[in-house]
Amino acid sequence: MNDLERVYPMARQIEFDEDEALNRAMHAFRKFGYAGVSIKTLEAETGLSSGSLYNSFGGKDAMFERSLTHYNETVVKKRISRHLDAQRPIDGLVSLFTSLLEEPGGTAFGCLLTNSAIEFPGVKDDSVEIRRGFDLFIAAFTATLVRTGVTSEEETETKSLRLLTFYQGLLVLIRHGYDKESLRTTIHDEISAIIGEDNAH
Amino acid sequence: MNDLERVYPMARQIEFDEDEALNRAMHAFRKFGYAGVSIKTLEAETGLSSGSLYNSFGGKDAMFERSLTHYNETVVKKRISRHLDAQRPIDGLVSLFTSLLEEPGGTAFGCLLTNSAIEFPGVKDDSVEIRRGFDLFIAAFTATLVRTGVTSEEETETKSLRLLTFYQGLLVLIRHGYDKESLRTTIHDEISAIIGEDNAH
DNA sequence: CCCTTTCTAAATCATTCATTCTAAAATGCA
DNA sequence: TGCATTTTAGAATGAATGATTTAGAAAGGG
Repeated sequence: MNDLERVYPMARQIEFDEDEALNRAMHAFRKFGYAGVSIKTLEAETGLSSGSLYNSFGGKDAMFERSLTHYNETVVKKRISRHLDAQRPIDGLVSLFTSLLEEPGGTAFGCLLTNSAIEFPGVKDDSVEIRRGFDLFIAAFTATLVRTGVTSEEETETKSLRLLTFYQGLLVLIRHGYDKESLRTTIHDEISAIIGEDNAH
Repeated sequence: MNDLERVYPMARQIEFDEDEALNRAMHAFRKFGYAGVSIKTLEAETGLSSGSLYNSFGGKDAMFERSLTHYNETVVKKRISRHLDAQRPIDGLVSLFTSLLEEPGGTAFGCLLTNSAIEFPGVKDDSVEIRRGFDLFIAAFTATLVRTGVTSEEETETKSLRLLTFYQGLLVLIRHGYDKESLRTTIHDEISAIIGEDNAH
């Protein structure tokens, strides 16, 4: 039996939780942006050494791409279902939007989609995943608007995009540190306008 | 007469237009962000050498700060007055917002306020100038809403902030490369909703 | 004991950074 | 023309930082 055919025993096993490491890396990218994060930053934020990071993920670019996907799969989807699944449509939308104001490090973290859309303009490789995130919101908004029953199908599309646009604008102003109480009022007004407004044009 | 008292003739004069150089630097910051711009970038974009840049402006930080101010004083104020001064309020708002879709390098340039708010979260030195820019929009929106006569003073404040939020969201989606026709429809809907909606709550 | 994989931390090695400096060119009055 | 001054181009600086690789020790299970 030669070496190529032999089956060797399992070797040393990974000592950390890869998902938790990815989560921490993702938060670093949210806070500092892609360019603002170095391998040294990732070592500090994950508690791992560069060797382990390269071994598990392959490098900075790969970690960023996986962070984007991870953001969509965990943060975005969870936020959407937590707020929009159970409540009445209008309450769900209001709590989804206002919850942005209550994030502890509201200004420090930030939406990885918003921040990346700004940092990587136009059509780049990562744009596909950013777009996927936007589409998750659009789909959720559309479903929620349909549930209200008060909107025509044609208007549902543009209203979803209005909600996404407003949502992205909120994230910009929150990251800047804009006054939260003013934004809270604004959220209520905007959502009632979209849900409750007259449909006849 | 000793050297200290002597008045010497004018020496060599600057060969370039400082305002134009600042303008080009500003565009570089809009495109690439503060971190994405190096002295080498500024040399390339302005056509000047590092020596001239340091001589005229002092350095990268100073150029960025002056770019922010310059952006507010020229780009923002001009945009506001071009669109909102002459036209009927609703038409002015629509043309202000839709003009964002028609910028030639729509995705390449971008709003220096939006981009900087994302790049420098929270309260930093430059935040003051960013905030000044936001306030210019708020003031202009407020004045425009007042001109419509259909809004109560109390609601004018929150409606202006709704407009600013929507405006910032638009800039995020445009920088990402979102479909322009969808956004155009969205703009019309949003503005008619804010201007024309029922005031009774 | 063997082979494999993980881990840490140092090593690599190039690149890039903002800034300073040098020397030549321009300026305009004495 | 000479002189004090400023601008200019671009080389020089020299530290810092970049991502990635690697060497060698540790772990794991047959």
